Amino acid sequence: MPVTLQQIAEAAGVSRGTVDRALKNRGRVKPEVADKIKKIAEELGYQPSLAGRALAMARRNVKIGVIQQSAQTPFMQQVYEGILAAKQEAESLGGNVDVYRINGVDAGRVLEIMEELKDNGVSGIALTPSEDTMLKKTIDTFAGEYGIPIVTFNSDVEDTKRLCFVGQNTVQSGRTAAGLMGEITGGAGEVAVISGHNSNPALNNRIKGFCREISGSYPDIKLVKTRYSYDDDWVAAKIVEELLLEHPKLKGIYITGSTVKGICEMLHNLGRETEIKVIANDFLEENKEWVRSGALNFLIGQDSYVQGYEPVMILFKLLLEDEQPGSSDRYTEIVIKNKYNL
Amino acid sequence: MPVTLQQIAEAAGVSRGTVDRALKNRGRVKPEVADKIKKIAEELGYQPSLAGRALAMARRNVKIGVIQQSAQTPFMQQVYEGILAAKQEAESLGGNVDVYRINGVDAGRVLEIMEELKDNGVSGIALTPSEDTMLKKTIDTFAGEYGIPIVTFNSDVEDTKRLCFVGQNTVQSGRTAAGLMGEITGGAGEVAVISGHNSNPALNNRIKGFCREISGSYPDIKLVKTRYSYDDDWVAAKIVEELLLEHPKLKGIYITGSTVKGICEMLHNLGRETEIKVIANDFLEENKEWVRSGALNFLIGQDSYVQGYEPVMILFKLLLEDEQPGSSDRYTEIVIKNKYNL
DNA sequence: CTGAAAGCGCTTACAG
DNA sequence: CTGAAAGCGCTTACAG
Repeated sequence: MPVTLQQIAEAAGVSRGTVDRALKNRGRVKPEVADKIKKIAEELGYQPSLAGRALAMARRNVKIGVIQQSAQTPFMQQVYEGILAAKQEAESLGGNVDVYRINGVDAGRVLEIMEELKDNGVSGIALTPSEDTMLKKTIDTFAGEYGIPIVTFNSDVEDTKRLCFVGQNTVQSGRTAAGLMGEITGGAGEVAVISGHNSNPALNNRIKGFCREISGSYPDIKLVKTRYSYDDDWVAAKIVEELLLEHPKLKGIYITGSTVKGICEMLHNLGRETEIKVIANDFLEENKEWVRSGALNFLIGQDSYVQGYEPVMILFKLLLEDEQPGSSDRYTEIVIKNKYNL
Repeated sequence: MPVTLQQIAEAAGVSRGTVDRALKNRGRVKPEVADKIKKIAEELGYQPSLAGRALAMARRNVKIGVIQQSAQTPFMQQVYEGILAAKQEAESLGGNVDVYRINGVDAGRVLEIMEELKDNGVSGIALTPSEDTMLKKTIDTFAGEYGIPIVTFNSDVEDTKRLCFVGQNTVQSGRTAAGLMGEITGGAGEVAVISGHNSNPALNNRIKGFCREISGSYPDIKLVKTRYSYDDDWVAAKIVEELLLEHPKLKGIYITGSTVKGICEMLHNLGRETEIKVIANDFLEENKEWVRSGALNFLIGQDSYVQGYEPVMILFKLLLEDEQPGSSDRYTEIVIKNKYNL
């Protein structure tokens, strides 16, 4: 039988309102009384009831805004599932979650939505930022002056007052790939990295983590110069063709981003798919298919669901229970999948 | 603004009680009225409020019992964390969770606790079963005659009326290990399996999955006869010593259960730890240390937290929301960890 | 077959 | 500085 506020009130000989004020340090309680109440709550092992609190707070109508960029990509679609689950949970607990999805990257639109949310009295915002000076400034204004906490997810934005970030530690993801590549190539031979855009910070971090770890831990592996597909499957296929001409004994390829298809198809056409070890990122249906078929040896993933779910729940708990997130970085699990645990 | 029962009642021109009865099919509502109400609820997109329901149900005081065997093991300690989190969540939503932990395996004690729980009016029980005829029968009696749903976790018990099982697909775990072993040995050479007790079904399933997959997918790998350490580190070390005498070119070892320490230490002493690939199970602190040191190449894990958290929440949701678990088997994620994503 | 009412545990004006 | 009261959304006897 959990202890209730009422029981504490009776034990302390005061009213529930007073107990509430004392426990929440809201002031307007004589210090001695407050101390006594706190002691009693402690002794009784008081755990506030989420249900009671949520119901009472429903009147305040805590509103949370979510802004997701690049929403059209399959990966962001998975993140969206997590957002929806959190929306559902928060709303069944009396909250209110409004989700805005933007196709492609559009900092201007993000700013517009932020203003709109503010005008509607939003209490907190979760968003996928993009590198943009104005956006950074606005995040600071919201988090600072307006007192509207901001949580970034999927990508982070440095040096701002955002409350916390939920997403992958991309450098570590690259290192994990390096560890796998080192093992499955027997720690020797030529290995190539094929990336997307050379201006994508996340991909560059993966490259960094991968290359550093290979150089450090597998000195007998020779890293071939990194190529960029600019997210074009045709370009990626072309790169593979050239790569194998220049390095006929190539033993492995690490794909930091998309164009898995272009690469795997070309390897298949050249009849090299089983012998060349390939590691890629993200658990998209298409990628999983390549793992099942054997063209891809491993897939490394970020927990997309968590990237959508957590930011909303962090804000909701903060707003409802005043529970601060533990740390300002919430790195999602780096998941390794092969054919058997997909 | 989520829709409430009240709004539906107003729209339908009836009282909240009637709406409730109609939506829950509790009967005692004129069919036409019930249909109308359901239609309105559908149109308005009614989502019941967890907070409201939980609070109202608090009066009924839904009690859930959890019985955990082998509670002294480090793995079960991790499972216990999950149980505690679920207990906390369910209780803050008005439930009541009583946890009983048993050191070692003791079906008799489980039976005693089950009776005790029943006498205390428990509404559902989560337990780690053991192979025992009486226990099986009792599970059926509870689930059938008494109408007390039973969820098994960590291990399952075949052919009973338990509602569902939460735990690892051990065969699949063995296959995942095989996929890794195949890759890191280059798909050729001698590989050994060292297991714990030869009567442990979970370990035997891992062996089965491992051996089948190796035979099927890596024909050039020669599987050496499986040895049993009976969970004794000294015995395990001895096994390694003999194994390397008989098979000096051994390329890999798959450890299905405990005795990681005995095996890794012996490999270290013999100076073979870097060259022989070793894959083991479970993310115990000790095991992680062996991965970091490089003696273990991979660790395969069951999601221990989920094994504790899910059974309680499945019962709680069933009791609170009448939400049936999706399937009768809830296999936890098979997780692969190397040095970098530990 | 249907409705009015009490109550779950909490928060929040409001009155004193 | 403190208390009494209303109300959040739901369920559940109870009365009709």
